[in-house]
Amino acid sequence: MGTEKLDTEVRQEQLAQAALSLITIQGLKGLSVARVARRVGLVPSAVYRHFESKDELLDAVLEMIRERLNANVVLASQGATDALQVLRRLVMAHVRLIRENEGILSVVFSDEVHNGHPARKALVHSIIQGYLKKVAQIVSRGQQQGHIRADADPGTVSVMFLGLIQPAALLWHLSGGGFDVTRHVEKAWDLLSKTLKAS
Amino acid sequence: MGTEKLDTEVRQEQLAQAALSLITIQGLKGLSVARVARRVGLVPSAVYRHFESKDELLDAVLEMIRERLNANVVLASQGATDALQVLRRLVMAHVRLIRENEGILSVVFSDEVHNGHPARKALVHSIIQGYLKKVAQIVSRGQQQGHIRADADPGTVSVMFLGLIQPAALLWHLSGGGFDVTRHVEKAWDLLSKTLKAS
DNA sequence: GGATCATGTGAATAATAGTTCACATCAATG
DNA sequence: CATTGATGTGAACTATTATTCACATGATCC
Repeated sequence: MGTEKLDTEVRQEQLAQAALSLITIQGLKGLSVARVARRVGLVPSAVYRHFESKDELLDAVLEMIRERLNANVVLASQGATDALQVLRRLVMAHVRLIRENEGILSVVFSDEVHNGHPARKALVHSIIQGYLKKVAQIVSRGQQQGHIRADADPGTVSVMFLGLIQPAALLWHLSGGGFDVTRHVEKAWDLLSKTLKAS
Repeated sequence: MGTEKLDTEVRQEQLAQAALSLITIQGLKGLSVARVARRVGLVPSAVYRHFESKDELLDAVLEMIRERLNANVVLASQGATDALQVLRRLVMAHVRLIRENEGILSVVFSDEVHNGHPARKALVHSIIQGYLKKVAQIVSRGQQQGHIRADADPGTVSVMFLGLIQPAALLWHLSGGGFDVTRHVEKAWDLLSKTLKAS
């Protein structure tokens, strides 16, 4: 057939992207090598020219997720003044990211991660840890600036930060889009930031 | 073989319990009819005497989860005085429940729920909605008693309540037990309850 | 104690999916 | 222009698993 031959780096990128899209649409269970292949105009066996196994493909997807999370932190920090403002911007960017890629939650909570190769579990752990660390740093900076109360543990706040979004995303997902994540996160953030504000 | 014959209600209970245990140990992906059967000393085909399908078995597991969540609410409310105290007790009971049954999170976030039969998705939605509603009622009661500030939306607080635990449970899971959920939830609750307390 | 019906068994079935392999093809290299 | 190596193809293989069915068995009711 008239299928173009592309360098393996390009294909890897394509395949990882196609995999994440597929997960977003069909869930991780719907992620099959065959479907991913078809999505980029290839035949199933061709995938194995670019990845050793399906597992390796999934790892590539995880790396994509890490990059997008980190990109959000950079974006939210640009032109930053108040740490609380940065956090607010970040929480909203996070909501957008999750909404546009429901697959992320599917992967993070999946069996493939929690009961698959220990290495993959460790990878996801490091991704989330890395993200939380950056959030905690923002909190620390806010404390040094005097915008955030000093007796709040940055680590605890960073986990609470995730907690603003996670259950809301779950409800949004379960309700088929009926739950208003943005509205919830705004209200929840208002409440939380009241506590965080230095008095 | 010398396998005892038991009434279908007993078997259903046994099988659902065995299924939840299996999910806790191996994840939802590791839940096969064969394994569940072996766990109660039966042969795979025998399961179909008590459940129409694997799907129906999963639904039975979900009902178990609902009952345990509701039991926690009753327990935490017993001998209640301050609503904030009730919520604190409930959050701790919830942590214990999740820690002892990691399978609950596996199921709630699974593809089988999110991309399976719409009816199952609706069931999970109703379970969580029901739980949140009860939490919100506790908050409302606290506002009437004057223990909780009046300008906090009970619905928002109930979702935040879940948010205290969910990401912590995820980290605990990912770290293989290294993350101290109880400690985090205590600190996070302290922070949140400062905001909630009526001034 | 014998009939009966729910419960348990073992074998067979069908579908799905990851993976392998022998072969084809195209682009770059010398 | 011929060679070579990377990329793509199609068919086959294997393993897993939910499900069905004909048959066995044991408890219960008359």
